[in-house]
Amino acid sequence: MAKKVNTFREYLNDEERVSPEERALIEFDVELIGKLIEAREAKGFSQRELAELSGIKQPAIARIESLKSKPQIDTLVKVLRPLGYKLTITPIQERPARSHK
Amino acid sequence: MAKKVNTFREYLNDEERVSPEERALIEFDVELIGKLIEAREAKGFSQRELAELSGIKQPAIARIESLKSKPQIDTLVKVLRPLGYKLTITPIQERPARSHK
DNA sequence: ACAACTGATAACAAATTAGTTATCATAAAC
DNA sequence: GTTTATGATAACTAATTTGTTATCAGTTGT
Repeated sequence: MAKKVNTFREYLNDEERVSPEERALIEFDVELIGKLIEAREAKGFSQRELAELSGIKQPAIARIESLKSKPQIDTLVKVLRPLGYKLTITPIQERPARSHK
Repeated sequence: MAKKVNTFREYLNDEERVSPEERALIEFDVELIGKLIEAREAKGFSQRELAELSGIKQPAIARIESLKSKPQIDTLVKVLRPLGYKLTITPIQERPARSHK
């Protein structure tokens, strides 16, 4: 019988449901899109206002923010621009090996 | 009669052909994808090798590197991972007002 | 109660991307 | 010269995203 999961986090950490590679991608998405949402709210923009400013329609923004679509980079760039942000390629910082006591 | 252009740069700076917004997007693409290409070559990977490592097919990588497609973010992330890079949202730094002498 | 605004979503068409397979011209290695 | 490897590309299918329009339930303010 399948394990019962109650939270998204539990679901994400269930290896039988989500492979490690998949989880890494999902976690990355959550972090990246989370930043987008925070930036929009920090500016006090509604999705409709951001749609006006970016040229990307409100339903598309809603789909992106709810992780229902994986946007194309130029779409993401257009949405980020009125928020004062851009996309950058940066090195993957190694997770510092936790020193055990 | 249409101006003759000889270089990509001339084309890009011709306001009658490329609007400022469009130019900004293109310049961004060139910079971003340029970094991807540099990273791949720095690792000494061929497109075929990177395809193996990333799970993205070689023709797709070629289309991305030649700016013939605007990849989806998860595609770009998958390609960047074996190169040791990731996508990040960063603030747009203001172009420092050039002090005139 | 009502109006106004919010994010989410349905439904469909149009556009775009990636997968797939094969091939090409070029350059390098032998 | 003949392999061998390279990036680019053609042609087609399948999958996905976005545009478009309309609407929904929930919240906030009056």
